[in-house]
This record gives sequence, structure tokens and C-alpha cells, in this order.
Amino acid sequence: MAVRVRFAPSPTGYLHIGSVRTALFNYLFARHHGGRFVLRIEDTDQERSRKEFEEDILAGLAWLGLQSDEPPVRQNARRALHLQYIAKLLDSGQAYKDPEGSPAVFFKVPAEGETVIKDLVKGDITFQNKDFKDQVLRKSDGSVTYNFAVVVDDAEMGISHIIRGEDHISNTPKQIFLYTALGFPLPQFAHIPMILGPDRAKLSKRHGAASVNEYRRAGYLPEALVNYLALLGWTPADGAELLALPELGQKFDLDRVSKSNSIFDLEKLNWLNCQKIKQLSVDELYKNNAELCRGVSKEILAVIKDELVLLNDIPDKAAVFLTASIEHTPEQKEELRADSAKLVFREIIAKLGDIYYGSIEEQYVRAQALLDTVVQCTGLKKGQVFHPLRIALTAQKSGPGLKFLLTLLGPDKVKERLQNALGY
RNA sequence: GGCCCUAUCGUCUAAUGGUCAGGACAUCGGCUUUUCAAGCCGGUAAUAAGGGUUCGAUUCCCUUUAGGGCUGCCA
Repeated sequence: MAVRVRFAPSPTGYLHIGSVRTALFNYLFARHHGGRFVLRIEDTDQERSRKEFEEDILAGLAWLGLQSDEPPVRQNARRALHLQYIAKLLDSGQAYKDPEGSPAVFFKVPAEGETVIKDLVKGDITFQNKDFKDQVLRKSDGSVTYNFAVVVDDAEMGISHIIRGEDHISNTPKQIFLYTALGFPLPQFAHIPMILGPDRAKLSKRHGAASVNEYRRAGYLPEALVNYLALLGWTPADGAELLALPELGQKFDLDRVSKSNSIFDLEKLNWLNCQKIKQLSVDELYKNNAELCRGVSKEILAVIKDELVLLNDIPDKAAVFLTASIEHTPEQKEELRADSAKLVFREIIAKLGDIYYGSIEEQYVRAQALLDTVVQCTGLKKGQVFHPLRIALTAQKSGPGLKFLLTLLGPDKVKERLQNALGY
């Protein structure tokens, strides 16, 4: 059977992390089986649906690389079709009109027997038909209900596998009734577990960032989010964890999807983001983040790249190379007044010129050589050389290696700051 | 309340009748480094409880407990 799956968000809110995982599993399943992944905007609720949300959803999916293989379908545009099928059920006597006279139409659900969902993730799930009451197909305002529109659309669109959150499990028997009544072939169902917040409640705004845009703004890479979400509720047979979208598609299948809910863990997302940044070349990182890299040279970026957790850390990490002037605390000044510190500064100033020529790599090597020379000729301990130097240069007690600082700060700033320290 | 789903380290998970219960994140310790990160190496840490079935249960069955979902003329 040709695989054809859909992601069917309703534009009543921003693209949610939980929705993205559902979209991702659908997308991955389609890729794995050489099928199609299509998007359907469920905008039948005119009250709550907003264009703004629809655009946010589309933009978010595009950013993540989860585009629809076909032009997105609007559920609201299919109203005539829905009404046609309602008429059909009315004709066959499987549905009846509201006795009160409103446009509402109700479906007669089977009074007895049982309905089984043959779920690809959960296994068989059995419901007693007697537990269901007649369901509304068309509301008194004339619009059709979700459970009805979904069935008609999924069947008409030829959806082979319905992969959605397990919050839809109890809708499924109602939909199965409709498939049967309408004479549609039954698709395969797969209900995937929910994503919970740290308090084990369904992930929502309360737990901080729940919308994809917030992660984007915070400096996460789409690759990291995709990789993380794929691993939430699924693992590849080989146990690999660092995977890109194409590899995920190759490895993904429903039989390894977990049956239990999982808690969203920001720490692991952060780690993955860090890994994905490391995988990027300096050029890519620079090119894709022009705004964040404003004023930051590629050489600086190269030095700080591997310690970035978020893209947004770039300005902070780069700041030590860029600040125009630094301010020392009284304690720091006291420290810089030591004779040994002054000796070090004079030595550095005297030999500073040796550094700045040749390639940047060569400059690093020579800067390190200079540092080593100063240690030797002063006879001081490394700490006695490096610590005051760092304080004099950056007013901070930790940071990037001094060879980088010396080279990237440039002769003028280094000289100025050391001479300034000599004056304390 | 009713119906349904689920249950392995703090977290994500591997192992479906026989493993010292494995890996990853976090955490802790060590190495490295002038420092902080990063990196490398190592440690702590789990089968919810009780009954069965079985020579043998994380694994199969039942009960309890806990968590989650649904219970709209929302989607």
C-alpha cells in the first residue's frame, strides 16, 4: 500500500512543540516508506482560527525542514464535500436531523458490539459501543464537527496511516463508526505518546517555551530541535543519537515508537544544540547568523564556536575580544601592582611586535611562544604570569586562551591595557 | 465518577523468558589547560508494589498504586 500521511494542525495557536513531534513522526514515516507527507489546515472553527497562527505554523515547519509534499489543504474549503456526505448518511437513514428543527444532524452509533482500534503503536484497543452516544455531525450553526470532517477528508485524501497524539484515542472509535457507515476503507492508526512538562502535566505555556518560535528566537538550531524531538519517544535500532533529518528518515519506523509519555528535557536539547553547532563550519555559522555575528570576526567565531550552547551566546562569548575599554576593581588593581606582574607586562610589551605577522594560525603559535618565553626569562610560575596578564587584558578571571586574546585583541589594545596596568 | 492508555537510573531510553539490567543527558570524581568552558577517562544511580505462570521473569497474566488522555454542537 502506498504510504500517504498527513499533519493536520488547527490554526488556533502558535506551532507547539508537541505538534511538531507529531508532524515529524509523520514526515519521517513518509520518508522511510517512500510515501507522501501532506498538510491540512483544520480551520473549521471560524471563531478561533486565525491567519496569524496559520502563518506561524507554516513558517515553523519550513524552518524545521518539514515541508508538505503537496500544497496544503484547507479544511474549510471542503465544506460542500462534507455536506454532501452528510446528505448521504441522512438518505441511508444512518443519520437524523435535529428534532428541534435546527440544521444540526446526528449520527446513530451502533447500540451494541465492540470496536477495536488496531493501533500500530499501542496494539489493540477495545471499546464497547454502548458507551458512545449519538454524535453530532453538523452543528446547529450549520458547520460540521471535527470528527466528521476528519473522516471525510482523510478518506477523500487517500490517507493510509493516521499518526497523531494519543489524546485522539477516544475519538478514534467514533471515527471508525463513520468510516464504516460511509463505506470508506479503514486507514491504519498509530497513536503516539504525549510530551509532558517537568511536572508531568501536558506540555504547555506554563512550562516556559512551548512554541517553536520561542526556541528559534532563543538560538536553537532546527537540526537540534528535530533531532531531540525524534529521540523523544523513539530510538533507532542501532542506538545512534546524533542524527540529521535524512538519516532519521532512513531509520525511523513506527515499531520502535515508545508507548509511554515522555518529559521534555531542556538539558538534553541544549547538549544536542551544542553538538549541532560544533558540526557547523565557521563559515556556515557566520553566514547563517549575520545579525548575531555583527562586529564579530570569523577568527573570533572560530575560537568561541565550540563552547556555544545557543546561537544567542555568540555576542556574550565574543564580547571579551571586542570591548573598547575595561574597568578594574580595586582588588584587581592591587593585584596588578605586584612587582612580578609589572615585570611580566614590561616583557610582553617589549616583545609584542614578534606576534603580528603571517597567518592567524602562525600568530597563535608565536603568541604562545612569547608567553612561554616570558615564563622562562622571568623565572615566575605560570600562574604568576598568566593570571595577572588575563586580569590586565580582560578584567576577568577566566576566559579564552591568552594566545587568542593576545593575537585577536591586536597590538594596540594589548599595549594600551598593559601600560595602563603599569600605571596603577 | 465513567471509558481508555502507560509504568526500567533524576530525565530520554536499550534489553520482550536466561544480560554483571546496556547507552545518552544531567550529576560526581580524575586527566588536560594559565583560567573557565570544551574534550578525554571513570563513578553513583533503575525494572512502582503484591500476587501468580515458569526450572527461570524487566519481559506473560491478575490486582493494587501512580501518572497521563478523553469525557464539547473545540480541534
